[in-house]
Amino acid sequence: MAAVPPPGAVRPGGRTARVREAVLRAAGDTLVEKGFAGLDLADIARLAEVGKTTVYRRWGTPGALAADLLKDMAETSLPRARNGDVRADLRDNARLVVKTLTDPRQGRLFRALIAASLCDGEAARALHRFYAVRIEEWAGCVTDAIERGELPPGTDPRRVIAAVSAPLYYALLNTGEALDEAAADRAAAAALAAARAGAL
Amino acid sequence: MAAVPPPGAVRPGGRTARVREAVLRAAGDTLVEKGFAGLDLADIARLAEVGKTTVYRRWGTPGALAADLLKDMAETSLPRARNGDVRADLRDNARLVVKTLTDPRQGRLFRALIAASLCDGEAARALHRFYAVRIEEWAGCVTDAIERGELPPGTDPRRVIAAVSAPLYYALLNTGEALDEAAADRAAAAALAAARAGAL
DNA sequence: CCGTTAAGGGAACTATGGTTCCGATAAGGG
DNA sequence: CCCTTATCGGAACCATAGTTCCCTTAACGG
Repeated sequence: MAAVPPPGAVRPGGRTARVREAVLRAAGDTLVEKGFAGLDLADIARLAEVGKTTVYRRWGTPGALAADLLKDMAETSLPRARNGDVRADLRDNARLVVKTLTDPRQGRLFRALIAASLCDGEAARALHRFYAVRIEEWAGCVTDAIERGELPPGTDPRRVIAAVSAPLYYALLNTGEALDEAAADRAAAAALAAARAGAL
Repeated sequence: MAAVPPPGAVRPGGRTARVREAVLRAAGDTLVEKGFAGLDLADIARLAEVGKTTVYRRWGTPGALAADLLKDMAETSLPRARNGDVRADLRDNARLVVKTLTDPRQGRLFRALIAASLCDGEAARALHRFYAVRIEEWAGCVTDAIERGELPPGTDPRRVIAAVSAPLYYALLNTGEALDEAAADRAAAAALAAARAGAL
């Protein structure tokens, strides 16, 4: 069976690249403004000033488009803190998450992408990969802390980082509770306490 | 301004009630099978064997339909545990959440409803209310524990219950990590440790 | 029971998301 | 610099979600 390459893979430069860029920008803007339910491919084509056919051929569905956007986002990771102190590192991480989720653009974008991941398998895989990358970056804080003797050996670094974010996302998605700096500091403190007790 | 009652509110009995029941069942089935993106009102009407006009008139959008389903679900709350021991109570809660989220039907339904809440404001309010009700029911475990001296006074009961669920939903939605009994017990242990340390 | 009228539903209509076809353009190897 | 062909994109087309109109049915107050 001759493997048929997906459109855009053989000659990815020049015009093809420009089209992708324009489409991803339009998709991001639309997700921010109208959420995942408002992500219409015909609309995207108009907004990106690109042929409707092209968008349907290269992406096909809103879910695949969201997945591509996530792949793009996963490549730009922000560097972790290095305070030499877990408490401070975890607090910085929690505050960064809150800052991201409460930012008018980023917050809406993240929610829309989570919605996408719940509607489309490919988007789900891309989202999980995105968080895996983000968590991996910050896991270093915990690894260092274990080496410094601040946390018990055997602690799972990624689990600790996930424990910081978890209550913040739970507030965002499930309860609709407000996200502020106090919530961030509480999340960091709770994760730290759990880790110190050897529960993670 | 004469307050115009929403359709179905003046004569909610008999046929009207039967239609709502059939439509909500069809909506649930569809959400389980196809997710929120597949929730099409014309489809629902066919499946529920109800006039298409009726569905559009009474619910209007997929989001509103999901919201109505959530309101219906919020009314049936499952009773909390009463082991006389927080550790056991929180563990039972965590295991119940995992059991729900990994159940083929319930798990898909919950994910679809969260997706709905991210696409529609009304559904979002209904979902937040749903979780408020669920958390309130189990908060009693923590209140009792504080009275028994198992947890420090000043601990926020709802926050503790939320802390149990948070990492489980984070695994479900963000990382895609597997949810099993070990994950449940870990979540309960972490929340307990954080609460004991006075972080919640 | 009856009468009022809220609610349901069939059918025709409209708007638009998504597909198909095919010619135009330009990426990238030689 | 040229040639092959991957990719783009305009235009016509199709399917169907959502709307509108209006008649039928039955809830429920008296």
